[in-house]
Amino acid sequence: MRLLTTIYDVATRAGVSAATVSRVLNGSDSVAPDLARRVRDAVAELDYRPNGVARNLRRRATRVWGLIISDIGNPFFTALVRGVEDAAHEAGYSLVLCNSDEILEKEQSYIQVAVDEQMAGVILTPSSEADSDLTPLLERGIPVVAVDRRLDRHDVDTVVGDNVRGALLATQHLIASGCRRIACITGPTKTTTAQERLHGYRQALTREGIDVDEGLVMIENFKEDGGYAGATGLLDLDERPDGLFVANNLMTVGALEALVDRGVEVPRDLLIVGFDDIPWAKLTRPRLTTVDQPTYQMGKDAGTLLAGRLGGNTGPARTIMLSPTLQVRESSVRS
Amino acid sequence: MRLLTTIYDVATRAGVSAATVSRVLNGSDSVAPDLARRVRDAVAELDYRPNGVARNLRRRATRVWGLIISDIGNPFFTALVRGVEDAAHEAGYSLVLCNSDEILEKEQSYIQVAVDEQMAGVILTPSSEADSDLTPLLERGIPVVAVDRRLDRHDVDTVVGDNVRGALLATQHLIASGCRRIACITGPTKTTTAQERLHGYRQALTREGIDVDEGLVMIENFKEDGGYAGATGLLDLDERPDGLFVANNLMTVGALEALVDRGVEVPRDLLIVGFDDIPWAKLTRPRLTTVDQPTYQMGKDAGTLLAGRLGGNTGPARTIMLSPTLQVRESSVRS
DNA sequence: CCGAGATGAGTAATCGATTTCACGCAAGTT
DNA sequence: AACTTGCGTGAAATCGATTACTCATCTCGG
Repeated sequence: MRLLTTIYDVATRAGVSAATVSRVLNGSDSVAPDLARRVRDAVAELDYRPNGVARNLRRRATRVWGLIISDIGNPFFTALVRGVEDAAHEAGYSLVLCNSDEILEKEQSYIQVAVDEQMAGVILTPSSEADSDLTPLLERGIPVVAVDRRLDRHDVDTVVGDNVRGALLATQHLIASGCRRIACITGPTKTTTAQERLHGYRQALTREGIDVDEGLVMIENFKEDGGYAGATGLLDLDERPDGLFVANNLMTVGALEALVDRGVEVPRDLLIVGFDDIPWAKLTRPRLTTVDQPTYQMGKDAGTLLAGRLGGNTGPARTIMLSPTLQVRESSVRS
Repeated sequence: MRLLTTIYDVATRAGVSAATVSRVLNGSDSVAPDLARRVRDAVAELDYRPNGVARNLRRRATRVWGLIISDIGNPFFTALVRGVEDAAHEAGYSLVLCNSDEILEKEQSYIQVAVDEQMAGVILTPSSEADSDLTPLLERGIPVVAVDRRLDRHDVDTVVGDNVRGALLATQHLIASGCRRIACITGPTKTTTAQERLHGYRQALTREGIDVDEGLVMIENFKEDGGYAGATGLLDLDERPDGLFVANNLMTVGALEALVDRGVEVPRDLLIVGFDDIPWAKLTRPRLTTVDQPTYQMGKDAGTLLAGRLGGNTGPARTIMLSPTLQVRESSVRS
């Protein structure tokens, strides 16, 4: 049983060779108008569609991007995926989605899949600044774009938020709101995001002439339970903070839960600013002040960079840094 | 410049034929131990990895699933994607993610891509019960699973939530909480989800001997602005409702915003129950009572069904219906 | 000791499109 | 008229793996 009509069926029907059919379909070489017409008719009559796999084999390239992200369950990445998806669609590529779960091995395994399937390019949020290994891709000339987090080992196109600036804005705002003992909960320092946000926090304090108290800095795991643990630790201090900067969205949720459990009321007892917008921000009480990143735009830009590479751009690696904006809501304003 | 090592390079190095290398790698036919060993050594020495594209062409099948969903930006689908992703990974497939944006044409175009790329199977949330056309897939024997929404035209494996039951639970709960004038905001009736949820709402009222007032039923667009419009319309009625059942998550958010804007306080003035859990439910005020669907499980089950078909199951189409659970929180409890 | 059957491995066909190469024919040059 | 030049077209090679087929060798029963 023959299910698929091939280019030869079309050729036979049009009374030409397969080569001519291919030429008509790809429009590069010139073909006599009447032949082209016959080919097009035959294509229409047979409802012919080229076999993408065969084409990929011959062309030694696919029209697919691999997108390897840490966790599709984290809403932060959702908008990012959306941005990449749109850019891919515009440039005529499809997207293969892969979840690394922040696990280096899974990341590596997906990188191998990308190589095996000869994907056109890869966009990833590196699970580790130092250890993520892109060699298999780069040595085969597959372009890579890092997004959200930087990479140490490889010099590739990168799209990140201005984390230092975001943290600076957040902390300055807390100071302006009257806080003097400001704590910070940040993530594992092996990620550039955690490092940079901590740096911005320190910078703000220094600029305003406030001593950095290292006891007020909590390094946690970037997840909900990390935020909970961090906030709990801070509340156990002899001298509690009066302001809190939390360096990512999930940790902010955890921290707020800890505050509720301990009966600490925001913003009465403590002002708080989070990082990355959370969905339904309008519905939370207190409404959260956050440092919003243009997440969708980050994805879109990453996609555009990749499309540029695939379009032949061989210039030096480029880093795009997007500015975050501070969304002041209730949680950081004294009532 | 030769970038890729092929099966012939391995064969040469091991002193055997390409066929033997293939046999060793695929493990089906038996090969003499010493040859197998030499092949494996050569593979290791050359760091050989088979070209997936060539393999796909020859096998006339890929190890890829297409997942066509309405909107990756809607958090409802995020957990679903996650479930599918896990099932795919377990069964040894990768996932190509496609956003249809609820647009039929985009959906059709992605279906064609799935055919062209000879994807192994497709999972989709049909953009329309009546109009989504799976013919191109089915006539080529590509198995399809519908998830979240049913399909009219084709008899395929399906995974849905028990929408009638969910709506019934929600409405009964409102009645039990003392409401007598209960309104409903639901989505476009061309989707099965909207229909069924409306049905469950009516069923609950009838069972409890309450007349259904069609003026209290708002048909909106399943998005935030739809919820806002619906709630506004209800508040403009001469006789306002004292209970509200909203048939999806985004609309619930919109409705709540309308209530805030109109100064209607929940749960003092109005009790409300939403459909589908929303992230950060713990942080919203009032905490929302919702009908939670096991979204992750829906995705996982859909993936398992697809894997089953690919494993050779040729039985009749199966529909899996998952029960939702009512999460009672503050918004539906009189204070 | 011979022939049937099993086994293992190589040769070559195959998947379906793209692309190189060569050929035939028409137009342009001297 | 002979000779290049160029264009359009088809035949065949190619991409890299899988697999049907073939053949040589080995085993075992009669």
